[in-house]
Amino acid sequence: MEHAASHPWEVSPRRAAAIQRELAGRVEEETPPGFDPGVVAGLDAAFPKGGRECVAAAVAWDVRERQVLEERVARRPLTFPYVPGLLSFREAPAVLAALSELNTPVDAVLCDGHGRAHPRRFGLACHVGVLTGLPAVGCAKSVLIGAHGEIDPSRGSKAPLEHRGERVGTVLRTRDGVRPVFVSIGHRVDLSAAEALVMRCTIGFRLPEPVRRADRLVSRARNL
DNA sequence: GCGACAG
DNA sequence: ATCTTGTCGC
Repeated sequence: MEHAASHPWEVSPRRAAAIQRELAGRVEEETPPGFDPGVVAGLDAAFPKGGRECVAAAVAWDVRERQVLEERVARRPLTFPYVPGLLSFREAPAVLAALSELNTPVDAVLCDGHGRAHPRRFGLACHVGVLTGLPAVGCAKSVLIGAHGEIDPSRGSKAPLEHRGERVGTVLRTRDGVRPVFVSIGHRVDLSAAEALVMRCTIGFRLPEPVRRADRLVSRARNL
């Protein structure tokens, strides 16, 4: 086994950015041969008032049967402030804990946030992917960096998300007439596979079901 | 210097 | 993300 990626979480914003630049080189943008995820873990986090902890949820979703297989919630103390571009240092500890508590083997993870569509090309989805070694996809609800053209109002319409001359993701309409989501590579998937996974997991709402379920679960757990 | 800024 | 009531639209 190679050097397992591991690093401290209680660091300065400056150090955190340095860690991201180092780990960005470990992101793999190739899809494994025969990649066809049957079980996807949706991940999300929330913050109980008081600002002392982060609550995260991991929901194992059966893509073909369209049903929840398992749900887990984990809590971790907040040790990092919210700084655009450094979101993973705030949420990843709890998110990784919830994910590790799933007994159901997952083929990929779907994160509520960006992957490569990040200033240092290492958003939350990349961080979770590199540290777990699992294929990971970023699905954010708004832009962090980059620009894009307009897209048709029908489900499936899409446009490239570009930043500094690079293709960093795809703006994807998951529902007719509803604001699009921003998909990007997290780890071990190419952009096409990332887009396909988001579409396959999106049923009747804007967000892919695994993430939507994790969102709902974590919101409920937040007030307890 | 000004504006933007995942969750 | 979180704080919050009613309200416009399908």
